[in-house]
Amino acid sequence: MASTATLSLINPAATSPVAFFKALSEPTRLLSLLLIQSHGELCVCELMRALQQPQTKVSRHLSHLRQVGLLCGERRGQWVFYRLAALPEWMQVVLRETHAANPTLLGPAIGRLAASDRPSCC
Amino acid sequence: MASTATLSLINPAATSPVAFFKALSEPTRLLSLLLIQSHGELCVCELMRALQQPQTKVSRHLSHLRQVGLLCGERRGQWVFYRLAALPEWMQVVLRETHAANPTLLGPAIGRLAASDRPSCC
DNA sequence: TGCGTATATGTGGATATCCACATATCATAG
DNA sequence: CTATGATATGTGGATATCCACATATACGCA
Repeated sequence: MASTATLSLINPAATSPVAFFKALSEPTRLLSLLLIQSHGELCVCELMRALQQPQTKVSRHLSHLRQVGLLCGERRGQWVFYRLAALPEWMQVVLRETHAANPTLLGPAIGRLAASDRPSCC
Repeated sequence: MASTATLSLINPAATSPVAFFKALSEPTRLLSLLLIQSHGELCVCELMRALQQPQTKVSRHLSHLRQVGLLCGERRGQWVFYRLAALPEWMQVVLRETHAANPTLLGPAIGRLAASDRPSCC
């Protein structure tokens, strides 16, 4: 217990700007990142519902984001929860600005997240 | 004269966040944008020298950036000068943050720009 | 009109990306 | 141990991206 220590706090994403932007250049990935940033933590099934995308698609894009160092996932029982890795300030700024300036981008997804029956799942 | 009026001041880039990030996800395009942002205006041959990339490559990527609404080019005599289009604030913030947080990205290119014999060309 | 420089575009091929479908892994309940 | 739900991964094919090479266009000048 108390071992929920997250590695990754050291050595923030060594991701290059180009790789970072490439990660943001696909709708499922961008929306996943923004949703996770604004909710702190989300599991795959929540993202599936929020984005209305098939499981393999969501999972694969999350894998990609983890490999690039933007997300880290933690298995908790049956579920895997994803949250932002320790990103350099400027990357966080980019995500926040994108979110703030494009409310309609996330609107529907956030609505579906809120509307989802939490107790029924994760 | 005094007709240098730039269209594009109205209706800032209708570019979606995803398209914007896709534009930034390629080295030549990202560096071109950042260089142009920090220099106000650059012609193709200056970018070629700064980035040390072949003409057709630079030109094609600039075309792409213009079609996506991020750049506008103005022919002036023999040369075509590119500058940033009227971008929404958040896009400008993204570019500035990227530049500020990644000095080594642009360093060499800026050096080559400064070192280039201006009078000999554009 | 003809030349040289600057820039743009057509094209084919190599490679990367994305998706859907099938299947594997992992955890938990019975 | 078996079944079920959650998540991950293998795979082939459709499509997109990027490049190099050749070629076209535009401009200025003799």
